[in-house]
Amino acid sequence: MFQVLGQEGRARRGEFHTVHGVIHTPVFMNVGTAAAIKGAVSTEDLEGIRTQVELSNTYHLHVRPGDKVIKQLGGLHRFMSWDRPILTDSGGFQVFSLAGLRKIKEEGVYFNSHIDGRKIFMGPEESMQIQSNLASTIAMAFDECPSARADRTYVKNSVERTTRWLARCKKEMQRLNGMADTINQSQLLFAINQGAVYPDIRIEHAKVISEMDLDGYAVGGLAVGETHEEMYHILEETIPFLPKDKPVYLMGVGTPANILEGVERGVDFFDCVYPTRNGRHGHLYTNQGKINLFNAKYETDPRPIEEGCGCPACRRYSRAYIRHLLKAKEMLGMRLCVLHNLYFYNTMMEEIRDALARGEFAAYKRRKLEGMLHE
RNA sequence: UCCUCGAUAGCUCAAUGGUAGAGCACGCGGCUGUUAACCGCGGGGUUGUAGGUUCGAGCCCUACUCGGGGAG
Repeated sequence: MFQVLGQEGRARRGEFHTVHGVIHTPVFMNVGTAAAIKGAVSTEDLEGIRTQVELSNTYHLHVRPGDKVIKQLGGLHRFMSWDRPILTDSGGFQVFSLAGLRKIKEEGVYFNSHIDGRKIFMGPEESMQIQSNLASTIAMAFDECPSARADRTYVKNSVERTTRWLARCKKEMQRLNGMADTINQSQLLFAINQGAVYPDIRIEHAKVISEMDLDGYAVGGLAVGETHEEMYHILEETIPFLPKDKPVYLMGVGTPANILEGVERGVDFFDCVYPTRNGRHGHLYTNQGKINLFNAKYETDPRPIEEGCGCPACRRYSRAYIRHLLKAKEMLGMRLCVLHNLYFYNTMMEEIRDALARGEFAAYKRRKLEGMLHE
């Protein structure tokens, strides 16, 4: 159940109640594709940096270790020892990102495993079955994510197929939630809006899926090659046609600036690999913009990554030390950087919620963006 | 003392007598529902020294210097 607590323009603050606890929105979900936040980050660490939701991936966990293994171990929550909400992506994005290793048909998608090349079939029913076995809090509908440069005809056909897939997803999820041996019989299902950069296709699709009554609505297929302006425009055009009483999730986005712009346009959920991947690559988020700790100018810098930051890296360690760890390929270096970046994102979302509660989001956003000039 | 192998980028090494390269290191950049601790770009050289042969030498010849291995 989603409760909107307050609005400022289209930006809104809310609570999403699930069997694994309340999610305070706007929220940034921390990406742990293979049931782990890359960079040696434990679920205990996540509790320490106030992560609300962890995101994992249907396709990756199906390939390894196998969703049946995870079901046997009591589901993803028990398997990875995390009792707060988990959202599983459906494998739809892999249809896009593993291009070359797959073939799309009406019944579903044929993949070649990126691990061992073995042939895998995944359609709407398979994706729901796998996610039901994983027993995540929120399952995502199985969709196709067309390229931002795909032509209009392709996108239109693709979106229509995604709608048909959504109906199959919903039906299968209802069946699975009613089965006695299902671990999470309250598993939620989010729909995914597609349509590349064509507002009319986006709007038409938003209207159709809104009538299908899902637990939440995602906007997918953005930040895949189009400009930021195109992405913001699509959000402005599309979100008004999604149900007001359901959470809106902008998939795979993004930079701190993208998130601020998204919140302003009515987005409640975000996720992105940036804080984790950039952390592993030594790129750190600060309120003064992004810094690259590999740069020589930090070799003797005694300051923390960010002055006044309460994260596990900044509380004890200098830029110079963490740079050394990164250069020496010591695992601790990546770990500290990932923790800092996730803490930065989680903290920014708290600040956004606080600002919304005070009705000062617009001012907060302006201040934050001015600070991060070099992001 | 003799024999032998070697000496090329910061390091480890490539280069039928015909425009000296790679990996690592160093410097910088990119990454948006993770095939990504990844990918890309860049600066770097009197080829140990001195001669010789040749149209042309990192490469062939001579001497020397330094280093590895062996013999005595």
